[in-house]
Amino acid sequence: MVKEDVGITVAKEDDFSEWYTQVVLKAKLADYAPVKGLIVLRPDGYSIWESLRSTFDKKFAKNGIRNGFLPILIPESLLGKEQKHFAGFNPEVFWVTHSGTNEIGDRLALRPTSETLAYTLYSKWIQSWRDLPLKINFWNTALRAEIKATKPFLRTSEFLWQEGHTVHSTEEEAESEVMKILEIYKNTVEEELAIPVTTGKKSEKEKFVGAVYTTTMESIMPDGKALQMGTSHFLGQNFSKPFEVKFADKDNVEHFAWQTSWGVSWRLIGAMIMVHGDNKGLVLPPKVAPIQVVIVPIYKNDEGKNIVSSKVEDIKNELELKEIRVHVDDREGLSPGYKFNDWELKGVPLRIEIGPKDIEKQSMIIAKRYNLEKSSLSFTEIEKIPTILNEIQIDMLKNAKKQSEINTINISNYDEFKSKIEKGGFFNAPWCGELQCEEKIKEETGADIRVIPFDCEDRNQKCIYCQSQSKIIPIFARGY
RNA sequence: GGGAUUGUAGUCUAGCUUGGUAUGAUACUAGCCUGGGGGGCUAGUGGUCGCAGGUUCAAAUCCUGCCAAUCCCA
Repeated sequence: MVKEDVGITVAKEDDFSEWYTQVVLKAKLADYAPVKGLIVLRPDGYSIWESLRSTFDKKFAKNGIRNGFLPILIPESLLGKEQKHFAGFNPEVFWVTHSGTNEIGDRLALRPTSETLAYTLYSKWIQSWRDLPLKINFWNTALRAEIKATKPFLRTSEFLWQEGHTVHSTEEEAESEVMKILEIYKNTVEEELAIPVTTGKKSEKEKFVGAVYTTTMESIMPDGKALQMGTSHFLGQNFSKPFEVKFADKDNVEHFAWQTSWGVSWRLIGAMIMVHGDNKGLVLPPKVAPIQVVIVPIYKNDEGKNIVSSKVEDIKNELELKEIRVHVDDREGLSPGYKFNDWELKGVPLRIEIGPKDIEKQSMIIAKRYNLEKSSLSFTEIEKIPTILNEIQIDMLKNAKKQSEINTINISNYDEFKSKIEKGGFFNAPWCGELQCEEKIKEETGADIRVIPFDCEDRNQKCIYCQSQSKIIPIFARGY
């Protein structure tokens, strides 16, 4: 067989978009569904999502958040209750208009997000300050019609996510919740997926429709485009008023509650693929890898097979005792070389090769996926493998940070900005704070304000567009 | 929203201009030989040619509509 036809057939640096799609399909993370814009998750892809979910669940639980479940259909009358919110989502809502052959009077939306539904229920559940804070998270899917430019994990009409909805008696407490969640998001993405993120606020133009303000975390992808990795919104009383989420305070005076909502989606998986993958395929951070260590036994005949297999079994058991997810590739009739390439395509972080030569030397070959380095490890050093996996995890984040720093540029000259934006990257550029400049920049360069980092006030510079006094230095970039 | 390209076995593909029931590779199954970076030989299995209409004695091929994918522009 021609080597080039089996694995990934384009280079990441030559055709990023095609490379990405091939990795998703060939590493068997996902496949296309028969309906436009929808994908199917295969076990390796879903396993990564489950891993993230379990990490988030632990962190949410520590923060007093519990899980619930909401139905997928929302009547139009409810969805339209907060006007701005509704207008923002309306173009991408799927509607259920019939039950069987009968037309439904109040059409039903397939949830684009659940604020309106959740808060209708919340208003029933909350009467007193004793009922607060109310903090519930929902693992479900959201549906938003994507007519064009669909991409597995990044832009699909239905996506897996979690949406958290909390209610508080004071503004301060709600705002602090927004920040706590953003912090959980940031450290989970950095520690589990080894992707560095920049946190801050969205501009007025880019914030969640219906929110007072939106906090966000953004990452830079290898093609220079920015990807929104998760958002945490302060809703103020924008929803509690129309939905009458009210409580009687200690002094028995009725108040509208203060609310937050926040979410991350399987987009995070897309980011992980883009940031870490290479020309051999997927590269998984050990913490989320369905298989962390794969063992490829090598032998020539039955005698060799027996000797090698029993050692392989020992090592497998030892690693499993250390809670490592290990798999032995004992498929017959495939050459070791084929198996090496196959597991590299699937991104398994560490591979162990054991053959007769290794048995003789009482050692094995270990190969790290992320840098393709091979080395020898004595049988007596097996207990080092968990440490090696941790080091890989840390190195992957370090490398990703380096990449991200290289692509972050301070800039104050608009012409220079216009030419450099073509190659992509994060641009720290001074801004006067006026919507007009933001819109002009978007129009002329395709870049928008991705995130306004915390503590980025600076009044000593000139707006990159209009040259008037700057207020802040946001990050501009072209986005997904 | 506008435009372009594409759809044939699990995958890639020939055939389409000039209509006659589909080519090759790979994968898969069985057996033997192999085995430290995508092995070899032999024999097999697998297709309503994206879907629906139309033209025709006859459609993968020509026409229309739809579905899906990819890319470019807004």
